[in-house]
Amino acid sequence: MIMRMSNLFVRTLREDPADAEVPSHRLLVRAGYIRRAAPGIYTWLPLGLRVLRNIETIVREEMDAIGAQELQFPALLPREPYEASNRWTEYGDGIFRLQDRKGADYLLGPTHEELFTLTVKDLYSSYKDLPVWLYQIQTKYRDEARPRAGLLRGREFVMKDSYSFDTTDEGLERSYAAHREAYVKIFDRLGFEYVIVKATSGAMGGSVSEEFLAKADVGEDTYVRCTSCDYAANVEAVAVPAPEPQSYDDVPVAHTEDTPGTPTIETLVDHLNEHFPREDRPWNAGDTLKNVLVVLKHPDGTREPLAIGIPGDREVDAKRLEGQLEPIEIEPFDEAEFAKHPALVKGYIGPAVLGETNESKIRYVVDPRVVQGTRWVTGANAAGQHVIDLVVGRDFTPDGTIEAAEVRDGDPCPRCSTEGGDGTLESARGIEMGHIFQLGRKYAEPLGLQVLDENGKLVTVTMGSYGIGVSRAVAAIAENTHDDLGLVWPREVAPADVHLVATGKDAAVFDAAAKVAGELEARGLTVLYDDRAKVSPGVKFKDAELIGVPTIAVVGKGLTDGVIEVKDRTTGERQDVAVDDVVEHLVRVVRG
RNA sequence: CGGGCUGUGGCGCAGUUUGGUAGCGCGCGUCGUUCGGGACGACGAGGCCGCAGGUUCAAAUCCUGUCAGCCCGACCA
Repeated sequence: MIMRMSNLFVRTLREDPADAEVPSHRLLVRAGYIRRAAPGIYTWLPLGLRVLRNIETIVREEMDAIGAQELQFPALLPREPYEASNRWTEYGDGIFRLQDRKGADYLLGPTHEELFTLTVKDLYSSYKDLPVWLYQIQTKYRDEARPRAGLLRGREFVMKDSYSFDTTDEGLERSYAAHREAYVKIFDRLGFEYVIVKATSGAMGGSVSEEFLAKADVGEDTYVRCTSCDYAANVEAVAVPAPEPQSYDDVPVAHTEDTPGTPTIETLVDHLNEHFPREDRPWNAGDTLKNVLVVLKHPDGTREPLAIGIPGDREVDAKRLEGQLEPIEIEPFDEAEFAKHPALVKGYIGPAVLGETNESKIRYVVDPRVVQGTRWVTGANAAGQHVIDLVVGRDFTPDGTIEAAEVRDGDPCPRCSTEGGDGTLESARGIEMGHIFQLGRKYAEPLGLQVLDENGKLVTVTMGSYGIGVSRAVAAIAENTHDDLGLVWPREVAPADVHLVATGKDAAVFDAAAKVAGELEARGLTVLYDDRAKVSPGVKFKDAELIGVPTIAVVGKGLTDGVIEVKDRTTGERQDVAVDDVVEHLVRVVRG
């Protein structure tokens, strides 16, 4: 196929669009791949659509290769299935809702677990039919609170979602493993840097879950990896290694002390070092137990307070906290809440009043580091007073533990450290490109997806769910591979195999270029041919670099010497190739 | 939902403080020159200045309201 720049539906922009901040968004608009149609909604221009289709092809090939079957659900969906799974309400403002002329409720599909589940239920009823793996590549709609960064977070986006259906847990694990392998192949072919991390399963429910993150500074996800072993996890999913319970035989009895004017950790530590110096070492923030209050808002609208105890040298990480509690939302504990709970003395809250059986009746959960036998300085529930040598298990017992404290670079690795290793964590940012998880029976149960097993007994099917952000991948790849001059596509996703540029006004040049283009097409390559007359070479070179086809061939002044210049967009290397050899040369370059 | 910024031809912006004929660059059209790193000249097309109301002889500019967009924080592929 040949696309001619003289009539290709594209207009490159010399300047950056004002509303684009991140490189992928800026470049995709500037190079004429996409146009904004509405907030978070984009038009795919011919070049952009080709990249999107190439990615879809890779996804499709690898899904088909493991034996998954493609189907397609409508994007416009009736309310009922989502009512059955409770997501009509749980999804809240996140879904686009509409009504037909009769006033019946519909929605634009944000995700399709319900439809997959119900359709399998509709057609299958025996264990002999399972396992079955189904997928679709489809446009999804979510009314995001804040669309941003072009294609990276849109309200309309293309997603590949697949589901596995098994009768047994072992079957689910096999299905999961097969999808994981397919994903590795897909992301390898897509040609950008990614990392597989342990994840929380979020709103989708289920247990085992991993994310495929594209490495990118503009990413919205933070993940950590170990400096020595291969542990990697989304920060939300990091499980802090809890220390062994400690002996507290030689810890003095807890004693309450006056600590006037110490409502913050910093002022408290200073006061302790001045008035209650330790013999072995100075007090530091990690010796204190900070008690933070939040309000939990359940999906049904009910609210309850929660107290979280963490070492004083750390902050509560709201994302991590929400990750543990989904779909519950977190709200701040404001002055009005304090007024409702007179037992709480702001700045001096301590475990004595916290917990379901104590005065405040507020559930009290602590960081895993706050284990049996550890000693702490913490609030005494009276202004200007703290308790020293308060021991967990002796002086108070929390209602449970929670992963809510921030994870910091240099923290011990949860995997190595349990095996005596000394690995530490370091963090980086990524874009969530794929998410695979073992859903279990979260949807099959309420929707009644059951089959007869070999004993003629009804069993509930167990499901896996596997997503890839296809349109997001366009942006993530652009983000990962661009340079100062423009986009640089990996070969398999590029909108063309060769960008052929004819420079000057000499008819012989255009004739030669047209011939090369025709021969490349005959060899099965896709050629983006810049045949524009009266356009200066500089403009054509700039456009070629901006558009980012990996191989650029220039027919121009070298033609009199019988050569055509072949440039590698990634490395910038250029090489003169004899006109007679150029087609063969380019075919070799493209086919690798 | 909270905070900040911005709405002026297709794109990027000036003009708003101090009301008085709506401007610049890019892009677009025609003609001519140019042709290996975003060429040049001449002529031209293209604008309810986000929207509504108000003040005024007169509003892009002042006042009130409203809508929208972008960015930063809480949600997701």
